[in-house]
Amino acid sequence: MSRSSDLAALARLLADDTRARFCLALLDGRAWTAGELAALAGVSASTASEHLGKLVGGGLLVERRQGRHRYVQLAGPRVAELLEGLVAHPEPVRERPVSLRMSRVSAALARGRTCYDHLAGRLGVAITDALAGRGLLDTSAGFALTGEGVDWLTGPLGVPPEDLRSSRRPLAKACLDWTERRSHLAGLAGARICDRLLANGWVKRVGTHRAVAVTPAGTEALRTLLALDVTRLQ
Amino acid sequence: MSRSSDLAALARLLADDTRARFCLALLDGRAWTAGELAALAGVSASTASEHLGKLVGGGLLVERRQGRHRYVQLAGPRVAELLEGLVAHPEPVRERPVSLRMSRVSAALARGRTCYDHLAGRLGVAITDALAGRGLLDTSAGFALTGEGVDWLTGPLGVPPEDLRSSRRPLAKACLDWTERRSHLAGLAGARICDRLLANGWVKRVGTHRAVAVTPAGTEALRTLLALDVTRLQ
DNA sequence: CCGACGGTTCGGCTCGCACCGAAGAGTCCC
DNA sequence: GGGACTCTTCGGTGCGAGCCGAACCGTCGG
Repeated sequence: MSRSSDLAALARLLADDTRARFCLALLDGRAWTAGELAALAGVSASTASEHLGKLVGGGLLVERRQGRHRYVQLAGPRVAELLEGLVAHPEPVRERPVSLRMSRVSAALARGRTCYDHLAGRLGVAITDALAGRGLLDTSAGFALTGEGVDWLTGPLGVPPEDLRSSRRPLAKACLDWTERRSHLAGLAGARICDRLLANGWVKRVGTHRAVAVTPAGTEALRTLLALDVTRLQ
Repeated sequence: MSRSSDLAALARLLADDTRARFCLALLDGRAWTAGELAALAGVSASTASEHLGKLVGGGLLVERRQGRHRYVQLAGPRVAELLEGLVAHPEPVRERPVSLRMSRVSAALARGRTCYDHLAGRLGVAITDALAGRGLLDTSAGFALTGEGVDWLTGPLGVPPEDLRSSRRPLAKACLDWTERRSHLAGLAGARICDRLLANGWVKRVGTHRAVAVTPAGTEALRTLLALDVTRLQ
């Protein structure tokens, strides 16, 4: 509430092209006069004065009056880091990633099979989280497995290496879990993990639906393999 | 130019209170539907839809259509860090911070620069210090030049005596140096010293602005004239 | 004291944009 | 297929904010 208006107020300081120009110029760490900044940005002295008033008032700049000059400077290294972080923000990709947009047919197919061969729900998310420290990368483009992750699958978990080779299916894929509202691991790796847990009797199906439950043996195995305590999943 | 408009465009995404609310809610890492966010922010579904279009288009969020729902999520951990950095921005302090850490570039400015028409920064202060034993008095009322000091200017430094006569401008004056937090020599004498050093090629301007650097010839000259080793200023 | 200069304040103009409601498209469930 | 639901698109409205020029103030130098 108040935090959101704070965030918006701070962002509003940088949302103007002229003020953004000022701040980028000041990123060199030096102090500039109001007139220099006005000339740089191509605005009148009065406009620059108003902008500087806002930037100083918002804590992004500090000022120092000396004689008839008004020197301004970035308020500190934190502000510089903030600006650099914003400037470094990558351009959004023009075309939408394929995995995010499904055709009608594949959507229907996804609906029927969603989470069918891999684990979902709190258990799926918890396993995904536990894997995040063991070779599963959560990138903005989706999930990816490192060599360490593959070694974990073929080693401790015991997935035959040839089962991880597939002509077309991606190894790791993010699947949005709509009870948890977070992504869980899908793709070939997700399916193989589910295979192993079922085959080892660590997880078994409940009833005719897709619900699964962790067995006592599975609880122990997950604690050993992933330091995951499934009894705390509620 | 293009970087400043990029920065402004990105900041503009967060400059609206409603969009800021969305982003803060999404900071929990989960995926939210458009309707949930609309209700949270207290705006209509149509308004929320437009906002989400901008946030996704700007690369801050990624979306995932599932059925009739539109799930959105922060685009990645980098975006989350960016947001946290912004909300962590401290309220502007009324009084100026005691010391500002400087970037590499501002360090150059701290080393030497001109202030109006005289030298400032570490170089200006060092020259002032060196002159203190050669006819510059540092009194409680400010700086003053003795006859010895005037002789040094017109003799070894080579300032034409008539250039030291001015109807009203004080010969020696103290100017507070904002990087060194000490006074350096200003006034007519300070200006003439700066003139000579520039004219002799002992100091030259760096870039288009006020930063200056001592040349090799200047290093030698200052050692001879003032027993000042400028290589130790850094 | 005067002129030059840097910066500020103020009135007024214009344009962008956040907002809504209504209509429409797509999806789900019965 | 029908009805409920979610989201999107599209006019239309009103407020906020950036911009300028003119007048003004304080400082500097002669």
